[in-house]
Amino acid sequence: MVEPRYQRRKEDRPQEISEAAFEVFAAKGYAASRVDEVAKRAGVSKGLLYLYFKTKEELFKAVIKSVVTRRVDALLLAVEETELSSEAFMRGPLLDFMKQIPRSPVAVVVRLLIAEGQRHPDLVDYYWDNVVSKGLTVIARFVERGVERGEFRDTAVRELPQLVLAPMMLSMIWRMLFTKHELDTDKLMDTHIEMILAYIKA
Amino acid sequence: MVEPRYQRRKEDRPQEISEAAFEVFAAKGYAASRVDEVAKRAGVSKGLLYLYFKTKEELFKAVIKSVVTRRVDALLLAVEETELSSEAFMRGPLLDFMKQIPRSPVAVVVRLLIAEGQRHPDLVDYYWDNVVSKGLTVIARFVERGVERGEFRDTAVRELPQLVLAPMMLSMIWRMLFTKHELDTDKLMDTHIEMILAYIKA
DNA sequence: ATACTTACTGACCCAACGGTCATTAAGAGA
DNA sequence: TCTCTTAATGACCGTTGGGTCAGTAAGTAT
Repeated sequence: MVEPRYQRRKEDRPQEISEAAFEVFAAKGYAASRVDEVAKRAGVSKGLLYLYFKTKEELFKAVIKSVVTRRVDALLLAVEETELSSEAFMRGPLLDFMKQIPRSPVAVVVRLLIAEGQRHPDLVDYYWDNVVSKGLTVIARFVERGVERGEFRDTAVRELPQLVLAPMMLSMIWRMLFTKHELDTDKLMDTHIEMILAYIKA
Repeated sequence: MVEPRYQRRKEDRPQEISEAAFEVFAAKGYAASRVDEVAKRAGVSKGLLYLYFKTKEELFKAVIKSVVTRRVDALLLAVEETELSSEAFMRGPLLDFMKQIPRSPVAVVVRLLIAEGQRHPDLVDYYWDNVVSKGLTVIARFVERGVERGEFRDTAVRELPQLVLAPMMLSMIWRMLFTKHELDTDKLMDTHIEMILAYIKA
């Protein structure tokens, strides 16, 4: 009985290669990653990789997009469908969301974008359209609804949803760089939400 | 009269090369920057560059350090020497500082660190020791002083100075990535300081 | 003037890497 | 079982770019 040298698995290859690429890019950044290494980690020859992805750059873009696309719309739905009060929603689902993101692959994507964004403006656009813009809109709409319901005062937070997310960004950066100096990012965000609520509550 | 082909300026070269390198690294990131281009921009041959810097990596480190070292201690002094009330200091010098940083070369350094930090842990350590750690200590001490004077309540902000700086971080990232979608970062920080003060004022 | 030191140049080296393609063999269909 | 399609391989190629070093000439000392 002869072990076959490889199997043909046309369906699974792109996904497998993309996942391997994510790991390598995450560890080394785009420029320092080697296509050979991606192929090796995917258990595939370099030639095959180039059968599914035209260039290294296209592979990079595909990776970013696949990570982003998978996990965006959960929160967006939650806001629209929740029956919680605005305050309870902020303390609950929104806060949880903010705590999760810095630990998720999204953080890696953000790092890659910061590093390579200047050279891949179309990627930044994509990320803007599919993540940032959506997220900000949702938060803005959520705050507006609070105002309409008389739960919140009409403050600058209404037009600056970034205020809500700022400590999430800081936590992401912190975890990327200063792992050895630990920071209680959960408490950071707890306190921040507390502070915002105290500021905007009617 | 013969124009000399070059001048010997042993004293100035390292500085000039380092400045050129900063520009190139800022524009392209470390990996995508070419030593030849740095040399060209510094008006110098590649060989000379290698006379002053052993490797590209050493050049990178020297650049980061020179940018950082130059502009750190101003704020630190200001806190110790100010005669303003804690609230006035936050609304004044501290707020100004936070508004300036995202527009300064420090922002570039942060981007380079985020991009390359994993591969240069000693650089991250250096940045931690000389910038982040100092900055946080100063803010923490400042808040503590406010508490001691009875101007501030004793809140979590005391042990989480990151709370104060979070919107500054977000503004830095924003300016790096989303230049085309403008954000009023000054207003962002104004509002944030407003919010913190409302939260911690006695 | 002359001899000497050394800052500076730029042609060169070679390993590494992105990308190609002739060849192989897995697996489906008849 | 034979044929045919095409997924997959891996040796190979051209270029790029970090790093070197023999040679040159700017400046200095005598």
